[in-house]
Amino acid sequence: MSRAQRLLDLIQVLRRHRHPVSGATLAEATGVSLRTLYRDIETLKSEGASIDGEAGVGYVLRPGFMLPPLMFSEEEIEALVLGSRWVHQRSDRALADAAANVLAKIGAVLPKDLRDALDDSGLLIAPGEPIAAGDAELPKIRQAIRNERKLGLSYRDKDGVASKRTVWPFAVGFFEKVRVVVAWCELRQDFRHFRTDRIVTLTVTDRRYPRRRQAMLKEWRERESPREA
Amino acid sequence: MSRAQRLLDLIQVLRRHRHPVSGATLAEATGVSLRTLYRDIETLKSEGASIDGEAGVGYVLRPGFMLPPLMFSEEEIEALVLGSRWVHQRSDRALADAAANVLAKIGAVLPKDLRDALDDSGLLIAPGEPIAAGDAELPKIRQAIRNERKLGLSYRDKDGVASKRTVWPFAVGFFEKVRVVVAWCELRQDFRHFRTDRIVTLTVTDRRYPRRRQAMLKEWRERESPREA
DNA sequence: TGGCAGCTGTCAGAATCTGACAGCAGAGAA
DNA sequence: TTCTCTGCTGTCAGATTCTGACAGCTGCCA
Repeated sequence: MSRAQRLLDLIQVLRRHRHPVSGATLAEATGVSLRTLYRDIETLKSEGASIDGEAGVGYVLRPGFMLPPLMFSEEEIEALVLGSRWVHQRSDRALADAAANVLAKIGAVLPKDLRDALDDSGLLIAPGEPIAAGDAELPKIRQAIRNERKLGLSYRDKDGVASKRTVWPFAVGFFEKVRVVVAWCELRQDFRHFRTDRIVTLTVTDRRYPRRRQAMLKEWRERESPREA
Repeated sequence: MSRAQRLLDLIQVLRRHRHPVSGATLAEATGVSLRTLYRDIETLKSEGASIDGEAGVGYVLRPGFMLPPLMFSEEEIEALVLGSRWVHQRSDRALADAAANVLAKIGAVLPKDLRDALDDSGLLIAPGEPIAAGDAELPKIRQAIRNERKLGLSYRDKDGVASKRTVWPFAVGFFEKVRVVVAWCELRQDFRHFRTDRIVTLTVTDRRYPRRRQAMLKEWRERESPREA
């Protein structure tokens, strides 16, 4: 196996473990000596992988992906840039920054002329109507979805009626002017959606909800669109 | 210099030449023997680079970028996926396909669990209002922009008045419901924008326009927004 | 204090990469 | 046709890099 392949493997092994893994374990998993493993970790770090090592504990990979060398066509790059620009312009602050980072990271590894081509791709996202609220909540909601945590909501529906819910969020829908959290509602015992601009308060709990979000997403997709709140 | 670095260099050298380059030239540019160059080309091809070689002619790299190994955080991946989905849903067919390809390419190099994570990222683009026409024209327009070619338009403005123009297109603006070509209009001797749904006929000429599109974009940005047609 | 685990230096042997040389194949020019 | 250019492949010895073994350091925690 080539060294490059082994390094990629190492990333995957690290990814499978949420808890710290000792170098010895990793060395065995990738079939090399401990000394070589340390060298591999060093190489990955120098390539930008965020691996934390602590004496007496082990290694942890900060969540994320490592992509091997990849070739994109001109059109694919245009799609990538246009998409990132849309996110940059039409999403909440944290995601917008992430989108900018993606372009910056890609730009950083390209020679100057290609970096310019990224900036100058003639596809522009026009400023749209402002998006109704939710900028502060969205990162929290995304985090809750990623970690499958229950969410406490106090909500005001379209008629102004207030209610308190505990919901299991598994998706966010981006509409032109509003964003909608799709979740299982414990109160209604059914799927419901919640416009972020009608959320009055929101708390991410540390209680995990009992289903896989992928499964809920799948089930939800197979049904008719749920009603609001 | 490491081999990986040299391979990346080779891509850049190839990129700088629009016309075929002989292996001997490339070998000299990267500082290796011809035999090693052939090996390098082989490696790049096996990594997915689209390099065409023809006996008696030389090598050409099909337009596109090669990205070295790159690490993205969880949030950056979410931004990437969301952006690609937006393009997939709200752009013309060709770009939509390119966006799908981007996700497929990234997915292809990831282990299955990560591929699922791509599909299941809980961020969804809601279907919006249909976009006014222009699906057939957009790929042609983008091509004209990339190659800096003059465009022949027959256009009907908002009052229904028809006209024929020759324009120098350098950008496309994506609004919620319409798309707008931004160009220098030979008739008006000024910047003008044209809604794609009001374009009656369109021809991409093979005549190159005399300015750099980056420069025009820059100049246009520094001005007030131009009027329609 | 001892044990664990990350981390570094060194060196010889294993594995890989490289250049030189030889030769074939296809395309276009003379 | 024949010649030339250039892509492409095989082989092999020498250069380069990678690897494992060993020794030893540091910081943390029981």
